[in-house]
Amino acid sequence: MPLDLDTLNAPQREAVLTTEGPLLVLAGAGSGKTRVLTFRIARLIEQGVYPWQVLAITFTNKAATEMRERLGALVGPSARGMWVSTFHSMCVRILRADAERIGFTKSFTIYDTDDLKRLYKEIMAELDVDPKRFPINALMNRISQAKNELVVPGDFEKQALDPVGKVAARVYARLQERLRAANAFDFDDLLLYAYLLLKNNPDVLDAYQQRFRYIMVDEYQDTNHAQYEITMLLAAARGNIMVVGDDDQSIYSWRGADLRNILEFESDFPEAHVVKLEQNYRSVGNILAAANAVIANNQHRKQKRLFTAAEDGDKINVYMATDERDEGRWIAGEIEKRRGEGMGYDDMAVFYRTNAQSRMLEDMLLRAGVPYRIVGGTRFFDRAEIRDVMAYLTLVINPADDIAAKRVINVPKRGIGRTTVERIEQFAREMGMPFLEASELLIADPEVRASTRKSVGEFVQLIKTARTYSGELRRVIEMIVDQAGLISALEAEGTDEARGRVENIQEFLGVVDEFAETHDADDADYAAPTAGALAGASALAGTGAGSGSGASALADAGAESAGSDPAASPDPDVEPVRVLRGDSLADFIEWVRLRTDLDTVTEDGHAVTLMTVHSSKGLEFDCVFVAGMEETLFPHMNSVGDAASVEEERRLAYVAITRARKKLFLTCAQQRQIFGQTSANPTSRFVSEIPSELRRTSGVGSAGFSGTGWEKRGSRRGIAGSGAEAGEGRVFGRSSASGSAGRADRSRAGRSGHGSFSSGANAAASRKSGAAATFAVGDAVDHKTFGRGKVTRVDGDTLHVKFAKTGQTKKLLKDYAPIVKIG
DNA sequence: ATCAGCGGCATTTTT
DNA sequence: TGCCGCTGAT
Repeated sequence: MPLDLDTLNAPQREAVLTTEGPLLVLAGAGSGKTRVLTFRIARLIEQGVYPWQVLAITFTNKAATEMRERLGALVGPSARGMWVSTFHSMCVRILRADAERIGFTKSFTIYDTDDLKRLYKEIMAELDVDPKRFPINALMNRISQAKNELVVPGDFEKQALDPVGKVAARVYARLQERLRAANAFDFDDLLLYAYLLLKNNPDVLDAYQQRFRYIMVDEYQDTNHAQYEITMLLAAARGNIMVVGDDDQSIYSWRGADLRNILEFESDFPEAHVVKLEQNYRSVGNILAAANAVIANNQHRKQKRLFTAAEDGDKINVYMATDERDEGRWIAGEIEKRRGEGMGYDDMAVFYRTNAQSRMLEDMLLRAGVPYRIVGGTRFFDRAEIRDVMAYLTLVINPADDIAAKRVINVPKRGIGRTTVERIEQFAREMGMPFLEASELLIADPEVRASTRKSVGEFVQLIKTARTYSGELRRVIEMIVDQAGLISALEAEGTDEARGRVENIQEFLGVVDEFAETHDADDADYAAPTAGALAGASALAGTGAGSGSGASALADAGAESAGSDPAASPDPDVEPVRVLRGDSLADFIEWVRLRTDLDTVTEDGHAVTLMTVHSSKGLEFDCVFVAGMEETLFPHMNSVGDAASVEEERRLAYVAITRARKKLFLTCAQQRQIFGQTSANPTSRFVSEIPSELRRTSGVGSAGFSGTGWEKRGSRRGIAGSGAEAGEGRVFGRSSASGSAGRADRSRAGRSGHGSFSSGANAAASRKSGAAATFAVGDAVDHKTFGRGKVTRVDGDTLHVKFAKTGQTKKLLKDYAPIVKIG
């Protein structure tokens, strides 16, 4: 299938055709950058470049998967063997290939934030660091920052002279020792050590430099220093480096992303070619104009102005709610209206600045019967039961992983208490051996109670036996879970919560299947050639390789031998090694570790998507609601006062606005509860920054306001028009029945096990009941806490419901109780 | 070994 | 206001 470059606009085409040398593509929101990237890669392949010579780096697994799919559609199976991955998974591969060079083994594991925190706690206890004076989060941030800046413990110690810095230096040094002993990396280490590996092993670096003839980095504005240096190393020999990004969409500086990387690309590469993609194909005119107007208030940015050929479309709709309850209810109502106009639920999304805001929105959508799904929040893989399973699996692969061992040695309860664990810990420290190994030796310690020794023995044996399992991955994992007794222990509990956890574990087994299916031989990825393998290849191709710019001998040899059928077979010179195998437990663990729920945002189910603005990056919807457009919330209070932070908040607002294709709704509440305190805040500056002729305001304080139901309370209070006035909020009495009933069971609902992983949609939410729910005697209802019941009597707004489980009849207010009509 | 109760805490989170 | 983690009592 020949590429049709005529479907691209001029700058897009220019970016696709500029394959040699450094290239900076400034791609505005919705300007078709993914299209450019895929076309460019496809063209390279068409020109005879081997897939394995192409390296494309994205920031999310989701983006990587998407790109791989689009490439597959464009060039077919020849995309195979290409490295399209995130920085982190690329680094895992690089480390996996040569782990021994830096004193790790290939079976290393990856610590996530939770594991890491446990490790920090242990270290701080060990070093006698007072967590009151030196908060763990502060230390973690500081050290993470150092790693992202490629500062190793020795250097850190020299430059950290403040009190916190000095403590951090000690913790950092010990942390790296402990991680090494556990044969583990944290997320930052993946970058740091990959960098060090490449930097200190010229032969390894050379192999990659020769291999990756063309390198592309997406979302370049979000790279941190470590990623920058790794990119520079890899690109140094060939010089064919393309970076794509948009400084206006940089929203992760607080995580170490360094905007300078993209702003200074041209000084890094004076000969760089620069292409600006400024035509937006996503949003209607008014939305784009609003976005342009808002972002124009930032001082530090590359000048650019997006334009569109699309019609103006509707005005931006701004709604001023009385409080967050009103806000949620109004959004629910508008969603139903759009629905009535024929728009699908999955074409709509609700964004918010902070996760805490999702509660009320959820509540209101649930009551209105609007199906929704939440992205982010508590991640599936972060659930305790899933982490337990993962810890067992990890331990089987990496017995040195002490955090995993300690996590599950007494899960399920085996009667191994703190005393025993501490004893083992101490023993392990004295002997300088892993916790699991020390556990095994404890069995012979006569000073320990026999029953305890027996329990420990069983635990150790369990892991040992599991190491011998082989066969189908799912069976292996089922065996481990079964032998560990995780499910049977939960079943014995007999509570709803325990049942939910069992469901989650079963769901997890479904994830195993998903992994196995998506990683069979056909989709195999090819590993990096190690220095050794490449040495052979270089020899074959002659020694001209590595001489800087342009095509090298190796690359030419590859291109030639590819001839008429470039991608039919893997390159003869480079031995392909499968990296992620669908039947490998180690590969499965790695896959899970580098995965987030974001990757699981499936298109399934007709549900409105709820997420933070951060999570929304890269997505688009016909209709977007942004809730909580108030000062102190958006921009967040921690950001006001610092110009740079406010600019980042503004970029965040820009991202939110530019997600919308056709309709954009911004809502703010005149007062809202934050941390239990009612407070009133002015409308967000970002709303005012949208020219007034582009927006239409409704709600409290607008002429057109006509509320119904309890929303009228807002107008009755006569606060109309005070939307722009900040000040001390007043606490209004609210019928206590409503306030607490809705809240008390929220927490339970969250982990009731309803939340199915694959759909992500709340089970209750997928049940439909009319937006303005009315109840009649005899209706079947489902209560979040009490379960199913039947309406026995209706007194105005009060329902009498008899619940099946308890047999009790409860009086509930129809507008406030967390109930949904069934059927 | 376990759990209730209390105090401190609380943006955003691609990996 | 609600959650989490630690503490101290059983």
